[in-house]
Amino acid sequence: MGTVAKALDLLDIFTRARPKAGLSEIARLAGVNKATCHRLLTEMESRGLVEQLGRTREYRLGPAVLRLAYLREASVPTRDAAMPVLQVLAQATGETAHLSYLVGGALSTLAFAYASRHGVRVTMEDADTLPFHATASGAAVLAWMPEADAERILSAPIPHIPPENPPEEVRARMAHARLKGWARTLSTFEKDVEGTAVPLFDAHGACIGALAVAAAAPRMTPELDARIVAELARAGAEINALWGGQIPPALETLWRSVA
Amino acid sequence: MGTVAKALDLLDIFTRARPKAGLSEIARLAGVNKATCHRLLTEMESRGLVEQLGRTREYRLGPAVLRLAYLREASVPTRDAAMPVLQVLAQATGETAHLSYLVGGALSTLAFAYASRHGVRVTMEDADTLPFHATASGAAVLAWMPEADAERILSAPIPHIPPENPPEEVRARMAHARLKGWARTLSTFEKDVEGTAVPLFDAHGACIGALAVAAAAPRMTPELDARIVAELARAGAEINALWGGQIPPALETLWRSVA
DNA sequence: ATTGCCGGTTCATTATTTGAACCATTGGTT
DNA sequence: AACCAATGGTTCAAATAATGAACCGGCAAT
Repeated sequence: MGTVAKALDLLDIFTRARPKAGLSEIARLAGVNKATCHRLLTEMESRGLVEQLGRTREYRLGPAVLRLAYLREASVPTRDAAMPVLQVLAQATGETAHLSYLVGGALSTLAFAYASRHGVRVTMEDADTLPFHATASGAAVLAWMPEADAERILSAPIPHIPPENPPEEVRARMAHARLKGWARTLSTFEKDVEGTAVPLFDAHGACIGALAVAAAAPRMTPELDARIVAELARAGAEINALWGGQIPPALETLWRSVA
Repeated sequence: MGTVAKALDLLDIFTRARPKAGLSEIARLAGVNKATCHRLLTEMESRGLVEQLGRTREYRLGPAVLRLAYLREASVPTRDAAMPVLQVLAQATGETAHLSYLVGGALSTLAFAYASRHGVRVTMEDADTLPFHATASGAAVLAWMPEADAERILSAPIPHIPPENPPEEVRARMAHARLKGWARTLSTFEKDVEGTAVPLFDAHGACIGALAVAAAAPRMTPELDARIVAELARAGAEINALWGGQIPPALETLWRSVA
């Protein structure tokens, strides 16, 4: 692995739960020598990708990421384009809508929207990257990505092995997703949360993310369930259209049958 | 200069006007060997910082920058916090409000807002990084940053030397900004545009950006001019408060006197 | 067929990265 | 006040990765 990749990996240390970290902490978490870590961080700091806090000398993400995201959205309006659809989806289902994106082999949150209808809602704030094996989004993406890639992800060693999500269960979800056109989980990532997801694609038909609805299981009914699936199929098609994504023909017919 | 910095410099190739570029083009523009450029790009691509288009093999900014910006805004809500203030500023003045941020020695656009009042407005879309020597924002930032840093920027060789903005003129603007608390330009960056700007600071009192109003010169009046200065001082103080910025005492008294 | 440019690759040379050991400083404990 | 265990940061010989001229095959225009 090159030096640049190693430096960029340091950025993965920063999460919602840990927005800033000290030098030693970062080095430890990333498994890098402290001197190396320091050099890489100062080098990224010189370009504004991270910044150092004067008082505690901790590091956090820098202002350059805003500039880059701004440019990216200007040329490829991914988030801004999908946001209205996401909000409509949340309102139409009365539940939490969630959009995730495949970046560097991980599924990371791009945006989410809440419905105003219920006081009890599934909050997504803590999830910045989603585990493939415990979410409907993960299953949807795994099901529609190249078999080899999915296999590699499934067989990769997972830090925290979830006893309630054995590999055969994940594979069953993938099979379901391929058959139905949408993926489903119940109380896997969070207790009492029913997740439903559809895959999203790029212009070449490669799966690049997922659109999901996270619903409170206690208020689930067959009618709401059907509604969620239908709205997801509709919103999924819409976002794919906005992004210029190419939906596999097989999937498109599946979506048409539920919408 | 280290390898990481060199790789990150490649990202500066991408602008609003040039959102994507081919390998040779990037190497040429960045002054890097093509082989080196290719290696750096593929390494950044592996982490999603850039992505390659399948058809033309061109490169553009990748989805990872969205994730990073999302995290940054979650922990340091710079843009989201300032946005409402910016919109109020635009409405109150009837002109275009503009927020820029100092990142890696350059002044880059963070956000802008238009007033709905006039059909003729100053559009900022094309400006992604502002030249220090030709903008009010640049003068404001130069005037309130450490003297040594400002000197280094002023004496740096500028690619396109602007004949209408000689160094002595820029220095005069800086002196004005220090004296008054706000900077002013007229028809320097754009014809018939009057720019007015105030500096913004971080928690340690270091200047990190500028808030500006770009007004159409033809409709300028002494009243509107005074109003812009007053609104800028107010909005500047507000954004500094939201960001936890420390305004130099001398500047604070200046702002109070115009508000 | 020729030319010129493109994206991408090769590999001997070279320069950079690496990391154990080292400071200096800080904050808590005895 | 002495001690300890952290912290952030630095050093420098050894190891490794970056470098770039030259190259390849493909493509489009001439």
